[in-house]
Amino acid sequence: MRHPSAADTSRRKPSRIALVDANSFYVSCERVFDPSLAGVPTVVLSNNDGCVVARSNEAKALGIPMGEPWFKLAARAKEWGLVQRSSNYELYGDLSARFMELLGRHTNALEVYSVDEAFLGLNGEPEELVTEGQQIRRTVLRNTGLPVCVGIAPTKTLAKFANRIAKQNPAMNGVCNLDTMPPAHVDHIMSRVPVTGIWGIAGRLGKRLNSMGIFTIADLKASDPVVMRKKFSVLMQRTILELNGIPCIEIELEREDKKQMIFSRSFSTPVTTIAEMHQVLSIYAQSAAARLAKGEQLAKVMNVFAGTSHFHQSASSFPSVTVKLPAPTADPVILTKAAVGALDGVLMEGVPYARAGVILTDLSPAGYQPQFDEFVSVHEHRNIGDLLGKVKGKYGTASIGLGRAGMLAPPDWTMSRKHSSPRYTTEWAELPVVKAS
DNA sequence: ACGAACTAG
DNA sequence: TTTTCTAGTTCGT
Repeated sequence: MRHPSAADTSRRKPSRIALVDANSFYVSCERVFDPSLAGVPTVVLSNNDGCVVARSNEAKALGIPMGEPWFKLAARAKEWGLVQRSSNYELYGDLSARFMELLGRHTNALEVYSVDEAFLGLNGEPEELVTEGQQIRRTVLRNTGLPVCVGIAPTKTLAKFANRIAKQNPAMNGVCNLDTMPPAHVDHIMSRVPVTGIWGIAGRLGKRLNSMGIFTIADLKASDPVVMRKKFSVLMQRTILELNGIPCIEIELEREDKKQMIFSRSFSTPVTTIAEMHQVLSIYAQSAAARLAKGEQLAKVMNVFAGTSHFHQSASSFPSVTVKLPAPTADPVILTKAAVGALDGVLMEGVPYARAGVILTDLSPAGYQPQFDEFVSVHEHRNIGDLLGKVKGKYGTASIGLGRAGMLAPPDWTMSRKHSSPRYTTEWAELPVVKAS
């Protein structure tokens, strides 16, 4: 089932880079299993159904901005025919993995850049690569139901730009290879797109560039990379060189180990008691520990934070404490104890906390400990049981549980998702049902 | 060295 | 009444 071009990329460094990006990824995932959403203005909401994190093209056309809180849209949703879905990250993660697996069949140089996009190293003549881009689109659409666009160019920065062109011009059928476009035409487009439209340039850098008379991508491309390196940084120099077709940013095949791990959530309803905050932090620390273990990493430093809503000035409070752990660890009991202890005496009874989180830093690989494995686990199990009892005694039986064992019923601050689609692909009980008539 | 701000998706 | 999450980098002190 390998595509012929896969053989090409194994020999030498690929000469071209494709950026494959799913269109309105979360909305498209929802549409895969609910075709009635096709053509309907649809948004996907953040945790707690707070604000818009993904918009269909129809929703964008209604002028709905990214990040808009749902409560501002709810009143007009009916007249617009606007439909909302809660975010269903299990579904999106599963479709993402299938999507990436399909892309891997087209290249030996795949960089999974985010949940909905990837860079592929490719070789071939310009028109062949357009054909390959179309094949990628067809394969992904047929096997996952996801619509994607493909941008092809000599550098990552230009591939991103090409993808943008493909997305914005339906006539291109979702594929844009910069090499097949007349250079004057590319320059013309670049002279009309603000410099913040390029990868890595946002508000702050944009303002500084504007003040130097650099307003468009074309302006930046024409600037002197050496001078700009001195005024900004080597990253700016690389961006300029990449805009000129000189590759500076390599495809990263191996995911490097994470340097920090954050587990943070907003509450559906404020948490006002210290006892409940202890319960929150216990659960968050265990989630963090589980993730750490999954990545086979240990943490040396923990930061624990809580915060009130930014939208209520009264009684605003953002406590944050960093503690050094006695030794690098992924042990859920040690991490739970540390998380609860860190904010001990810092949290205030009666303050309406809106969110909390645990940040683990100074991460290191877990490594092996083969020789005394049995002794270590026996010892650790004893320790866990011991501490588990202590924590439960102090904070109640629901305050801690390995797995979900300790939770009798979800507390009322847990995330609310009122409009979630089923976990079609990851729960047997929620498999989609197809009827033939 | 550290926390705040910025960037990206 | 209602406003994401994660991971990285850069900047200011």
